[in-house]
Amino acid sequence: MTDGIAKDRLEKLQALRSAGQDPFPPRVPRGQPIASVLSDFAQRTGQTVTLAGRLGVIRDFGKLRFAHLEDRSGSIQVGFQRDKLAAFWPDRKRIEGNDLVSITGELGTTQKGEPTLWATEVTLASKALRAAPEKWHGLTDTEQRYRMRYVDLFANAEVRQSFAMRSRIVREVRAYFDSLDYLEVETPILQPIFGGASARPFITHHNTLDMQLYLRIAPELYLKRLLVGGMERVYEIGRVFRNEGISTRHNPEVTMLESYEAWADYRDIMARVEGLFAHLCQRVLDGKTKVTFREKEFDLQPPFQKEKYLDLFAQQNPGTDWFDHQSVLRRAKELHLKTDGIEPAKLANDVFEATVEDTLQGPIFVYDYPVAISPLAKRVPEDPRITERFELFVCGMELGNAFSELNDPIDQEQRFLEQMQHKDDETPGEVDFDYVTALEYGMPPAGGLGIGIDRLCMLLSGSTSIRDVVLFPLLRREVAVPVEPHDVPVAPPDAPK
RNA sequence: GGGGGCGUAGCUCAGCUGGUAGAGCAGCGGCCUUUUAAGCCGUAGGUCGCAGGUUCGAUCCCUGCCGCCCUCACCA
Repeated sequence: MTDGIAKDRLEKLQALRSAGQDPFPPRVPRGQPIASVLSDFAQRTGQTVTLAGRLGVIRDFGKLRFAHLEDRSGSIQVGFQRDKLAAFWPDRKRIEGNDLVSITGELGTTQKGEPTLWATEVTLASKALRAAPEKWHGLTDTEQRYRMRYVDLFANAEVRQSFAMRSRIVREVRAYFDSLDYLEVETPILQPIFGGASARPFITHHNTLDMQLYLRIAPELYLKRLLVGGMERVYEIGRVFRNEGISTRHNPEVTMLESYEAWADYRDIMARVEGLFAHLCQRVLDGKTKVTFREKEFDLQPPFQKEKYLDLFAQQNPGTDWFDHQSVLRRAKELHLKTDGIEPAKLANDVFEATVEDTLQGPIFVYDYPVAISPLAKRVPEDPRITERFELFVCGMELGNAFSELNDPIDQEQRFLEQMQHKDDETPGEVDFDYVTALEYGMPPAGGLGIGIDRLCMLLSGSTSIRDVVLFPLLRREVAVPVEPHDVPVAPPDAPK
């Protein structure tokens, strides 16, 4: 806060105070959204209105000044004329670009027809002590944009747009499940046993209980307890935390949708997913079904393509048997995959991911996954090695995962115990026996679904990086720079004590 | 963690073969009542990410470190 611009602005702030004006008044005339006067501007010419927002660069003509005023709905030109602002005119330079203001005036046009609010009353709403980024390029430095998202947002309208879209997506996901009579619920984020997915957790501690807790990696096991409890249709949209690497598709905390529906199976859930995408295209993309993502076009119009996991595996790895460890090992080495200490099923799936995932342009449902990599899914009746599970892929990116939920407590317990045999740091430290107990009370057959909301937002908004759909992505801490305190009185000199 | 790229004024960026830095915008002073990336005249503003090294001399070359981006690995 030591640069020259800040000094100039601080001086203006003090000058305002000395003149008895509050640079941060508790309230100002608020008026109406700017868009509301622009939509039928022709009819409004001559009307007096009040608009409030952030001032852009001021174009100064001496006795006439122009600037744009921007609020959440849009922006409009404001004209300041000395003739109409006699009282304000001497103070005009204390209000400058980037300040927040409320302006009352008459709607009209310029000689070139630009809709303009000709100011008759100007009220400073909040003094900006820092200048806005350059008007033409905005803030482009990626690091600055993430660290100072507040600047990114007001400087770059398209960033506001894309987060507005994220908000609409979440709202419409809710609307979709609400319309199907699902209940939205909230389950614990702090969990004594982490489960429901395969990921390394964040570990924390509760002081009073002196108990180690994990930030959840998935809400799954709690939501299915609700099925046992008779809630039949539930969903949760909430944060999950995975202590993994950070990349364009991975943030340590992401927003997950999980839904569970009793008396449904994975075929029904496929239809739900297709219905959800149709709904989102309708309500978020205004009926458009085509999106551009990573320079390719994808049509989200259901029905989606459907292929069996093992068929895709066989196509890309002819001669390799997913269930034969020796043949998988051979193929994995051919692909230069890490094979040491990798459990056979995991390795076979690594081969799948290495050879198949990039080919999945989609939208495509990959279905019938091996049981060894699907510990919570129900087996298909014809083959105990396979489960009723599918994943949704678009552009090689996994968007969702769903299955007919395993409700056989004995099978579930055995699979948990099996997991304990070849435990890694992504496996829970202990079996969630309470979950098994819940199943023993009887869980209806059900279909469950998980969709990564962040990736869904990436797809629908065409964002290449997850950081462009997360308001405050995690970054390393900056080296702390001691801040010099403002040496400025906070009240005018003659204020009562 | 590997590979590649980047870091220069508040913002966006130049800066040649090594000779201690420049523009536009923003700021400040001035002119201008119809501009809209306004214009014109003047002016101020720098730990060239940080720390070493080489050199008579480093924004530039070398090493290490910090941060960001891309990519690979990792990652339901």
